[in-house]
Amino acid sequence: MPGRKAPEATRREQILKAAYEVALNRGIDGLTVRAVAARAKLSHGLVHFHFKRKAQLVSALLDWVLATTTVLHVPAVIARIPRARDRLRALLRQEMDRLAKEPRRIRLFFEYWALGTRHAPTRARISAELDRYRAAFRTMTAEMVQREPGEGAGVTADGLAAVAVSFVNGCAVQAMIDPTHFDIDQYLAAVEGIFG
Amino acid sequence: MPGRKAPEATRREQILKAAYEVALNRGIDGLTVRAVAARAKLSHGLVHFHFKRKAQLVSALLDWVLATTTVLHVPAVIARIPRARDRLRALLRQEMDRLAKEPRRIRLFFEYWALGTRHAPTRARISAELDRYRAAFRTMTAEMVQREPGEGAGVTADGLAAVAVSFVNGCAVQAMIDPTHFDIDQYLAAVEGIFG
DNA sequence: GCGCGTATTGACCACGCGGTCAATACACAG
DNA sequence: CTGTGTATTGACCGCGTGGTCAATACGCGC
Repeated sequence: MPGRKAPEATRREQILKAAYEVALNRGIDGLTVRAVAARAKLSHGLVHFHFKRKAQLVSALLDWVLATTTVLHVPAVIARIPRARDRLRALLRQEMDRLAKEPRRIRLFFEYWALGTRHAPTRARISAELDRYRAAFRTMTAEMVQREPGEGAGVTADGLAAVAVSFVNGCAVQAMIDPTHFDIDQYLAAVEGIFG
Repeated sequence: MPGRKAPEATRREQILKAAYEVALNRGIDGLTVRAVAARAKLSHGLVHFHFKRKAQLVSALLDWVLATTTVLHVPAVIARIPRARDRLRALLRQEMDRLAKEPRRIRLFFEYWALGTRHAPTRARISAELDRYRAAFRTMTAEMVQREPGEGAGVTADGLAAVAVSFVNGCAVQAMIDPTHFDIDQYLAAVEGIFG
């Protein structure tokens, strides 16, 4: 029954939500226009009406995934911690907790990542997003290097920030691979055991 | 021109090699029977002759990827290091080096991983392979826990081994994402800066 | 009540895919 | 030289895909 109106924004959101669900269940390859339409209980023609090309749909979904995954929020409780190093550790812990709770979205994020390897625009957007994420850590690591010099030779603020991001990534991957056997406390204790 | 004979094993290897190259360039989704045949300069019918189903081809490629990626080799130089912790560190460094040099194969490995999320048999095989990889670390971490007790509360040999694998994974991902900006020395120094 | 524009549908198209199969070229035993 | 079995080809089928488009139902200003 054509003609049933719905505000443009609403329909787009509805379709995007359906696309997200399909991508979670079937992966990016399984993200077909028809599957999304079926999930949203719409005709595939309508999906093409709101997103002229499939690429636009995939791109819009990437926007959403990035906006909800790689945004670093520093709560006041952490910001108040005096020592930079402790603050960084607390922040890492927060991010581990946050990402470990959403292994499915993380998996989707990595699928986009793999896709980016063969698709320059996607790669550029993910890369830019990770740069911002790293920059958010950098202010903290800069303070660390400044206040605690001589700790390690050749350790720069950039290097520390890169490691922080990489560390979070590693944990996210681990949580994605084996969500049940991932214990954050064990993990942190073991890291200090090896490198402390 | 039909009839040109080649030993069964040779043809299979030739096709698998072509499949690997296609998978590296186009990803697992892009791994089509026809693309593999074209790469190997054969007809697609022949590919179906040697691998009855596409799934068999994909599975055989996974075998090859696992056999060349998640096998831990401990060289004599490292085995001779007296302190378990130093030995573990050296081993981690070796694995970081090794995996950082092959970001493309790592990417393929992760693609299989993502695929395993939706395909139980694949998941089981990857999981079993990682268990073996972790077990190889475990003998070392067990010694560590035994000889250096009281270092950290609640740190078990299993926990340490899991972290070792996760650590290597994190580095592999980092090297895959940004091969040019990944500096192992910086990385290790930064880890000690944060957790030391 | 009447148009007008927008949202919506489903039929339709071309394409590439995985898979099947009869025909055929070759190696080799006799 | 001939027969037999295996390796190889290319035509073919059915399917699901992304995408287009005419037809149409609806909301709304007049």
